[in-house]
Amino acid sequence: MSGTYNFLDISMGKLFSKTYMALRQEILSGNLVSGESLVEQTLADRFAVSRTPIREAIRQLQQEGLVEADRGGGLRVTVITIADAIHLYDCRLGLEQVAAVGACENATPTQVEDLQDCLAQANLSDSSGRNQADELEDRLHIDQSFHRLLAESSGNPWLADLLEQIFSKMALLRLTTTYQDPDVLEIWAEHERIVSAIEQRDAQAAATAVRDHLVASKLRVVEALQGIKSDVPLQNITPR
Amino acid sequence: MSGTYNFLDISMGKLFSKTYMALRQEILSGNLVSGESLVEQTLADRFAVSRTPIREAIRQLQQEGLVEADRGGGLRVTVITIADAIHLYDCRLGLEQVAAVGACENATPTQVEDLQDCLAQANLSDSSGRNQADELEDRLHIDQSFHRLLAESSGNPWLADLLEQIFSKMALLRLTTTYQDPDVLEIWAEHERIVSAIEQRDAQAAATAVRDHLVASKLRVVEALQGIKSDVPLQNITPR
DNA sequence: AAGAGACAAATTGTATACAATGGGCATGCA
DNA sequence: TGCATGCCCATTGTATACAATTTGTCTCTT
Repeated sequence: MSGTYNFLDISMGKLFSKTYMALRQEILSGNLVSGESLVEQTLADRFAVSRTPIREAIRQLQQEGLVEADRGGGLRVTVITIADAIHLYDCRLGLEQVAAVGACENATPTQVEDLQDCLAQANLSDSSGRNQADELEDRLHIDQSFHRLLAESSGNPWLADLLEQIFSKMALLRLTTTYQDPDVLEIWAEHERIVSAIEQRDAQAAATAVRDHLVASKLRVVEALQGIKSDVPLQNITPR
Repeated sequence: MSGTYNFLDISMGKLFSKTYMALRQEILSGNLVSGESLVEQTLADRFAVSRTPIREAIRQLQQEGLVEADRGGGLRVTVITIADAIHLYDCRLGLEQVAAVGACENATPTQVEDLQDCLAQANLSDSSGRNQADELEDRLHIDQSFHRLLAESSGNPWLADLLEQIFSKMALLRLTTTYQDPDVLEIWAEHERIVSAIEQRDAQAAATAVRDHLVASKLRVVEALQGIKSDVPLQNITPR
């Protein structure tokens, strides 16, 4: 580096922070495949920084669960299994019900609007007849936004934080499998039920709606995954 | 360091890992007070290592939530407020119900025994008429063990991980406040209800028992805290 | 006396050099 | 030929030097 700045150096943040975000993006976008081993010097060369910020970024990602220790001291992109998917859904089940209850109590009008916008966007993305892969990508993104908004609406920052950790791992899962998301219409209907309950500030209904949604969602995903192959680590299914 | 090993250097782990544990212990034991600012070089001197492992340990603790950014790039031991305590209890409420249900399905006989041992230990520590502060310390420890065991019994590693994060922050809260834990007998009765439900593999009852316990527990803590002072960051209450 | 500006000290961020560890490969022996 | 052993290289862990940033204070000006 020595004085001359990286061409990507737009924001004035610290290098390790930008490296962290860049690395995270590479993992979550699939550029770094699940199971791929991470070598500090290689990454340092790629991002044109020294190993120091790389190390800090990797440690962060490790604690976040996107990077895990390989046997032998090495590190690799986390590999998510079907069992993990089930476990993560169970965690979501617990936390998002709390989020829904919290949202009924604490969601601001703006946040309720944002949730409604999410629903509208979902309906919109349906009609636009583009590339099917793009559409899928869009839907996944909207779904994530919805659940993120729900978490934030609870007004409980720790809750949002914990859910964020779960979401990022679930995003990894989607990358390694690219299973079809069946019954998209059902998903939206379920989302609408949730928003509706929050609008009416009916905590009981909201919690139930979230529970139903996630139970159904978990079932759909597990079925889709077992349709691929059952009881086997996912990295063995789609190596690339 | 230069060859001469630290007196505490029993395990052969990496320095940053030991530094992490040592630092964590210092925070959780109250040696490093909540709100205290952390200076890398100072800590490096204290542990007789360079800044490098200190930095990694601190980052780990930061992500864990025991250390937070001060305004101005500095770092300090996290300050927990009453609002945080409530939020953390809500998170526990969601997660531990899931844990209870999971425990009913997956707890091994050994784990059930361990839970029962916890109850027994609790009754035991009551009769031993030692220093009151020591007794309190013991009870807190047993309580933590109980909930940790419950989390592990679920067989869901992510769940246990998320709960562990919450527990460490709650431990911080206890340090800064040292509120009385009222109605200890009630707590044990509630714990017994939980274990009993798990023994009988009654998921519904277990979830309810956990919910009741945590709702009551939250109420007790909040009342105890508001008895001290309400709606004010806790560091302003008991500076030391 | 109050405020702005600049200098100094403290602290964090980054790079790099060096040490230690572990795994793979080649070689030698049975 | 198969296995064991030892060396070498790849990689991570630690220390330290240096750069950048921030904070606090001192002074100078109005």
